[in-house]
This record gives sequence, structure tokens and C-alpha cells, in this order.
Amino acid sequence: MNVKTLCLGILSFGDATGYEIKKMSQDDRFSHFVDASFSAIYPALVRLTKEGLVSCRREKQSNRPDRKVYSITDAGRAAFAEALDAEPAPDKFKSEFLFLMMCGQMLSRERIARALDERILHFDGKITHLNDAKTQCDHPGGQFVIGYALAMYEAVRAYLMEHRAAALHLAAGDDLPDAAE
Amino acid sequence: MNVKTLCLGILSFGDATGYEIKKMSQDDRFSHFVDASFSAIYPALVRLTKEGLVSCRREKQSNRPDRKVYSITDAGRAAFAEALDAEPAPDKFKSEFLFLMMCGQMLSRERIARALDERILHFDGKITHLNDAKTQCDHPGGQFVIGYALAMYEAVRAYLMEHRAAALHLAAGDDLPDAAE
DNA sequence: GTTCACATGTAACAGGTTACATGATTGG
DNA sequence: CCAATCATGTAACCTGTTACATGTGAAC
Repeated sequence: MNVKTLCLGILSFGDATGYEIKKMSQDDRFSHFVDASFSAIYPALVRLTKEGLVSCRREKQSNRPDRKVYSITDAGRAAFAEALDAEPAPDKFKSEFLFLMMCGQMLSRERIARALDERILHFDGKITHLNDAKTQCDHPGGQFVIGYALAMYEAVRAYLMEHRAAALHLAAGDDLPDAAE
Repeated sequence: MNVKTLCLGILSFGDATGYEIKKMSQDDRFSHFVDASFSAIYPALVRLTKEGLVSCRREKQSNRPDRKVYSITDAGRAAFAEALDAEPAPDKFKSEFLFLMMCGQMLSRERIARALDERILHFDGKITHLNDAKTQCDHPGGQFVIGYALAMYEAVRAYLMEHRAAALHLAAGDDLPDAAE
């Protein structure tokens, strides 16, 4: 999926500026689709406008660039519906942490422990945050998405807790995964 | 993470040709790091050779291009160790399927059902496959990685099964998520 | 007889990123 | 006083993809 489709999707929930689209794309509800920087979003909105899929009205502000508020058009809705009708691409999951674990043989026990603990802490934060977000979210689609992410994070956190000891034995020079700890 | 580091990582497990690296990068043990096509791998190996991080020996073959077998050098191992020492970037999870669910309001119940069922089937296949791979894998790092992926897939599959009914109520025109089904 | 596995590579292109440019207001 | 938030945008760059180019041998 690309930034244009993301913009269309976000605008299908209501009007927004490029700045607001960027913020929403980082929101728990929308952060699982594509990463998008300002430099990707602004030109995307220009192109969408040229294609007639969104319209734009300027709102003047003092001391700031004009707000350019975008709305999805009927043509935009149609194009978006068509995009949704296509088979969704398979989920993509990429993890440098797993790469690290895969190469555990060439790491020290301490390095593995640090990576493991940081990751667990990271998931703790994520899970707490998502629980908050879920109670605050009143949109059913959003709740489904947040719940999905939550299920995933809780499962991997549990996996890390359960396999912490085994992971430490991946370390260089540790040839007896059954002994010690 | 980039293709160069992936190549270095794979070569740290043993010599390989570009062709073999590509195959390994799709293996259950290495598929969670970066996607890499031939057109990314071959030039990456050339650059790594120029930088002295890998070396290359040609093996002549009849009727086929020479096999170019790459080995990681000491400098390559050092560079790789350094790369592993850096903080791993946060995991990246991107899902067009979740985007679809997020936009459930503008889909038909049938469209949602189809997406849901396909996804569950997809996970079934993935889980079966990973279970096989895990029993066949004798490398502890690989087992950890496969186990992690397995935990994740099983959790999201279970989530989809549990929330199937709720997801169907995301559909356009379905305003009573508590009634029916 | 067609598809898959083997084996390498280039060229054109797409789709993003980072750094740069500009600048007021608010909160800690 | 410094950082963050608001607000838009361009230019140079990086990193990867798709399509192209070439060809054999084995399996189904």
C-alpha cells in the first residue's frame, strides 16, 4: 500500500490537513499500514488533488502557513472502494531484534540479556498504551485493530518471558543449553 | 536493516552464492528481517567485495554462469559484529488486512467475511509450515526465531476466530453490533 | 511441452527518506 | 531558555523493485 491510499483512507473518516494526516498515520488505529513522512504526504495530496480524488480549501491563519484542509471527493471514495476490493497484500513483519537472536551465537550473554530486557520493557509500554487507546476509542474498526495489535504484542511478550533462559543460552561459547542458568 | 547486512549475516553462517542467499532470505529463519530480490543482492555482494567485507571465488560450471561463492572475511565479521551491537530498530508490522478492517464501515459483510476467512486459512498454512520447520531446524537461534513467529501467528489466528462475529458487524449499514449473529 | 530450479546480471523506475528552508506560540 | 507543536513545502539522495537479457537440465 502506498501513501496516496493511506491519505484517501484517513480522509474517508473526515477532512484533515497534511499535518493532521501525518499525526493520524502514527495513531494506534492507523499505524499498521504504511510509514509516511511529511515529505511523502504533501506531494501525495497534491497528486490526489490533480487527479480529482480529493479537494482542498485554504483556511487563513495569522503567523502560520495557511491550513490546507483536504476532503475526499466522490471520485476519491470510488477509487478508495476499488482499492479496498483488491486482495490485501500479505502482512509484513520485520524485526531486527529477531535477526539479533538468530545470530545469538556471536553475541555475549550480556548483549542478549540487554536486548531481551529492552524488548520486554518496550512491549510493556506498548501494551499499556494500547489498552488505554482501546478504552478511549469508540470506533469499532479501531477497536478491532487495536485489539489485534494487543493480542500480538501480548503473545510475543509472553514468548520472550517463557524463553528468556533458552535465549540466553544462544550466546557465544554456551554449548550446554540444558545445563546452568 | 539493509540487504548488505542481511548478506553479511547469512554469510556468517557459511559460504553461499547470491542465488543461495536469496533462497535463505526467504527461509523461515531469515525471512523476518528484510525482503531482498536478486537485483538487490547481486549489487550488494559486489559492493561488499569492494569494501573487503566478503571475498569471492568462482566455480566453473558447464552450460551455466559460473557460481560465485562468497565468504565473509575477518573485516566482514568485525563489521557485522559492530552492526549487531547497535540498538535493533523497533519491529515493523504492516498489514493491509488491518487497514481493510479499519475501513470495515465501507465494506459489505461478505467482503469482510471473505477477508477474514482468507486470513485465517493463510495463518493455518503458515502455522503448519512453521511447526514443520521448527522440528526440522537444529539451530537454536533458528528455533527461537521460528517459535517467536509461531507464537505471533497463533495469537492473531486465535484473535480472528474469537472476534469473527464482531468483525462482521463492522460492515456498512450494520448499526447494532450487539444484536444478531 | 511446460514449468521449475539453477545462475548471473543490467537499466529504468518507483517510492520513499533526510536534510534544508521558514517561523510563531506554548509549556516546562 | 529550550523543546515541542503547529504548518507547509523542496531538493538531493538512497534503496529497493520490475522488467529485461540469457540459457540449461530435470521433473511432471
